Amino acid sequence: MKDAPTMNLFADIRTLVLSSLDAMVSAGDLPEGLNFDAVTVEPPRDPAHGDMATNAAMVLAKPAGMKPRDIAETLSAHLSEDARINSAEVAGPGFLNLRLAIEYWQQVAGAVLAEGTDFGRSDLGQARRVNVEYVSANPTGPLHVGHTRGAVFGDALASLLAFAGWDVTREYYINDGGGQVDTLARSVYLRYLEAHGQDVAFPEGTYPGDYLIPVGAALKAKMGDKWVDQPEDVWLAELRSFSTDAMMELIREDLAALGVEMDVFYSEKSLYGTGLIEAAIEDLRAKGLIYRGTLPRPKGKAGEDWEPREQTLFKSSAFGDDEDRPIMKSDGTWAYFAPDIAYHYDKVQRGFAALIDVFGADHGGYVKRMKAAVAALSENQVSLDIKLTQIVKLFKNGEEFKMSKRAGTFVTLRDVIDQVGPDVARFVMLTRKNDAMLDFDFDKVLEQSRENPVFYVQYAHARVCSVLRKAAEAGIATDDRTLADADLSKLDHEAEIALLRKIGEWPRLVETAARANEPHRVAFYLYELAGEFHGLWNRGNDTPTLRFLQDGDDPTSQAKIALARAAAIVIASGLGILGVKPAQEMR
RNA sequence: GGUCCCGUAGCUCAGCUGGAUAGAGUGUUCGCCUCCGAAGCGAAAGGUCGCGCGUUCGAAUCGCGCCGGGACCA
Repeated sequence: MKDAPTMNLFADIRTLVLSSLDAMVSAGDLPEGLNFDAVTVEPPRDPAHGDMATNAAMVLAKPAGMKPRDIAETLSAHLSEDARINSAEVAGPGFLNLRLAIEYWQQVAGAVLAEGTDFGRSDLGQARRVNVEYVSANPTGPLHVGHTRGAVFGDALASLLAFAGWDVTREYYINDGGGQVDTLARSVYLRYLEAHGQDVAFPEGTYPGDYLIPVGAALKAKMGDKWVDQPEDVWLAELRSFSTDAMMELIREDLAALGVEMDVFYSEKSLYGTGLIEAAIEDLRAKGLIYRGTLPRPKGKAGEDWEPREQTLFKSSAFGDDEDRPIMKSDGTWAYFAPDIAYHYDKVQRGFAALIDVFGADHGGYVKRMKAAVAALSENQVSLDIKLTQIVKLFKNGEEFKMSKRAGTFVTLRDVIDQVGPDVARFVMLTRKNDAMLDFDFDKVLEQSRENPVFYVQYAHARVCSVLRKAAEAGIATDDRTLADADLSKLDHEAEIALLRKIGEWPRLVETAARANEPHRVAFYLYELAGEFHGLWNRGNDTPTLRFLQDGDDPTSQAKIALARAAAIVIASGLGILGVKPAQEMR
């Protein structure tokens, strides 16, 4: 039991349950040919029920044609033979409640210290390649708060998947092919004229933001007065790429300030003129999914200006979309959907086993057609999961802060980071499920109280650091290798076991969070783990023997420090996935 | 009008892809610092999981239909 460090305690015990079931089949206590896939081993909701529970008897009762209790009792007898199992009691409708030997929990601390922040790493992804596309904001201005959430979510998801054994590519799709880039170029041109001393006005349909002033100045520095008072066809094409380059530089800086680093920036513009769009459409055409046709009249409203029109359509309805989608405009140019198809075609061609797109909730309408496109292009071989991030509501001084582009009151990613720092911004963005609205209160996120999960988790880590500092002052060796060899059998109080149990959940949590593509679960887990740690810490007030430092008893101190250190390692590991630096001390 | 998301304690939210008596924080009510690790801790009260059918050993979770809130499309 002591040697091989356990990667996942629950998977470990599940393996034991399965081998016991096999033994029952061999002994004739169960019929042959049963499927054990539905058998689970989980932490019970109520700790009074024991350490773990299995549903084996219940899910097998029907296919085996036996009573749950009969299966459970035989299984219990088998399991009890294992040294790790202290007791296996039948309960409720047929649960088998397992109590594990205390040594089994104690060795968790040793495993964490031996593996460090690799504890909990999983091979769930089996080194398969996954592409996570996120942010992908239009290159027309700085990132705002909404992008911040998408950036943090996508980045944490990517890290989580990497921790769970996937080979991850972080990717940003630059929408530099559409009309908004013309608008950007014209807006920059106005700033360029302004830099030459002209009075300029920003008409409807241009971007009046201040952030283009330096771009106009840079253009002046580069071009001099060559383009002043020249017609659009002289400068537009060149200014398009000049402007998007400038914006992407701005966006990269914003992302860097948040701690987000992309592997690939993929340009929409690069799809044109290379035949990739044509190739993607041809791929679909070869599958019989492109046709000339007329869409039905939109239901409900008596279409006022609607008239039937023949166009080139992708048969996305064959893959779950509500209706087929046009891929060409009436003037023969590609509809916006075509480059999107080509981009995902390219991702499929690049050999990813799984694709994930992180969009803002306002793009919810594209989900079905994109899934249809990937299903068609990859013949259902490549999965596409689309995660939508809901809007962020900002609060300041207790009042909602409404953003408006026209009023010039939109809050940028920079504003957020300047005020609360990247660590707080990142953690708070993950304190809600991605598809739930998020309230971001500038005052509350900086509060130092239990209400603020960022602080609460950081504080737990800082407390451990404080213990280590004090131990060092007292001359106790506290390096991880020494602690790993501490006599962990001294950790025998139920409050200490409770913390070990929570630490032991980490590998399982990583897998379930990765399976669901839900990094917020990491944040919630860390809050619970911190709570368990603070609880033990505070027990030290009333019960001095529960304090981490025991005067004059170094072996016991080391065992307790090992426990604290194990908690800190898992916290640091989890924060690392979220992209947050653990605090050494609170000030 | 259609599509997607949300509806769980007074409030803000979790709920581990179907499990046992549905959980945290906050708020409310009690208790805890002359000394020790109180930016905190313990305990209590608080729920028809929006409503109704259905699926099965078992539903907050899955399916269908309503009601209410939001986003997008038209």
